[in-house]
Amino acid sequence: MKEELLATFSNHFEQPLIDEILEEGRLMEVPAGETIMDIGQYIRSIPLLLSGAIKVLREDEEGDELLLYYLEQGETCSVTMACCMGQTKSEIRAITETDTRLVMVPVQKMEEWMGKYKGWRNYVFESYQNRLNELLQTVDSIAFKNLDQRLVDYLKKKVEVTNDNQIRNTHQEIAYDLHTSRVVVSRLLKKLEKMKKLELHRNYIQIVNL
Amino acid sequence: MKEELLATFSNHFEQPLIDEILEEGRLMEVPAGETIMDIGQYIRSIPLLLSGAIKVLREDEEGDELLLYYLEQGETCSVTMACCMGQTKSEIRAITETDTRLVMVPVQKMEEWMGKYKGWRNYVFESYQNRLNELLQTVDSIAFKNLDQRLVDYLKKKVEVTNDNQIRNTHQEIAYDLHTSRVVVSRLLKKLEKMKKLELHRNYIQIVNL
DNA sequence: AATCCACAGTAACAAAGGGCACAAACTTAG
DNA sequence: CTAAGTTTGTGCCCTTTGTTACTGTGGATT
Repeated sequence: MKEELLATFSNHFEQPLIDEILEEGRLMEVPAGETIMDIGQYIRSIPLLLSGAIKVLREDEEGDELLLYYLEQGETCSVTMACCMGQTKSEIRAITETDTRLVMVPVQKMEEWMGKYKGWRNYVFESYQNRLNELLQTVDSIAFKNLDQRLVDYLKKKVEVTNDNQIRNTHQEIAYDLHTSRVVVSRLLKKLEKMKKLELHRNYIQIVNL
Repeated sequence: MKEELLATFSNHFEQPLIDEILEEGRLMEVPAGETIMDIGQYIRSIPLLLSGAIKVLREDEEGDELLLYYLEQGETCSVTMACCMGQTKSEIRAITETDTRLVMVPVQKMEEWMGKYKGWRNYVFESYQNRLNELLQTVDSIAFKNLDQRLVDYLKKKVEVTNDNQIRNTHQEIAYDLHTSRVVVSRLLKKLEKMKKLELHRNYIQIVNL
């Protein structure tokens, strides 16, 4: 864990801070597909990602979902932080996209470090900025783009995050992430296949050239 | 200006910080409808709102707009802050919705105060949180709601922000904010009028009971 | 082999929203 | 007053997306 922490965060964090994280943080290994945070939960610690990827999504009253963005190595979830600081319930759900290693830091420590370590403070602010920008991208995407383009973007991002040219999801799962219906996804995927951008198989999609 | 500052921010800021703001900040009075920040600009100072309201919007490559949220008394623009800190160009446009009084604080001071004043740090932090939450609302709105509902929400918010039951905008202007077309707005407004929720007049809309 | 089931393909239809065209009402400049 | 411009109302049609229903297929189970 120490080497991983250093490799991932040593450009951000000063040595004493790394030591404290080692002491106070709890290492977790989570397999793909687990919900590590859910809407309505109170949050007592925040995650620092060592490896893997986490998808963050939003849900409305009717249970409709929408993928907001992915968290990757070295990142943390600012929306969660915001909940911690504000003592409010989580506004989002977080699900591991791949097998993931992360360090959970208790929220009290996190606040303490804000005053104590410049590196931490900068990291936290940078995270907020990254999240704000990702959210702006998400808004752009749903406001300005049509489903065709959103689907292509989604597939591209998925390939990047999982580091795998085969997307091992059903059309239904993709539909949930994009907040649309299975039929529509099937239709658009078929169109992309006809354009030779991908090949459809049972339970996975072979990306050729998006 | 001093009284206004105290009235608006004294619950957040310690006295020495208020003094510094008075010394370093530049008071601005901006009439309604002015663009005080635009996409692609570099930003050297950030605004603290004393009174009035500012609308923050996003634009895509084709020039299509979308209202993100309003800033009101006591608030500041975190997206702008993020740009300052990251030394990047502004991602958004900000237009005064009403006549507005604000204090512009140079970005260097802002960074200095981050280490120096706990109150400032908390304020900045809180602002990020508020903006994140507003953006989540915006995402919800465009992802999960249909135009009818979005229009109603828009009108309600407008009444709240301008503190005026008459909305003095053309249908075209509303269409820009909601990223739709004038014809569609006219149609939906007519529907709301038939439901006795408002009265349509030339150049303004009388809100009755949304 | 027979059955079941999850997944995907597809047609047909419905609904929401956008675009165009034109008319009517009102405002402003000359 | 007249002409020109702005704002709004409305009919018609199109595209995109969503919905329903049915089919086929391959894999798993027994």
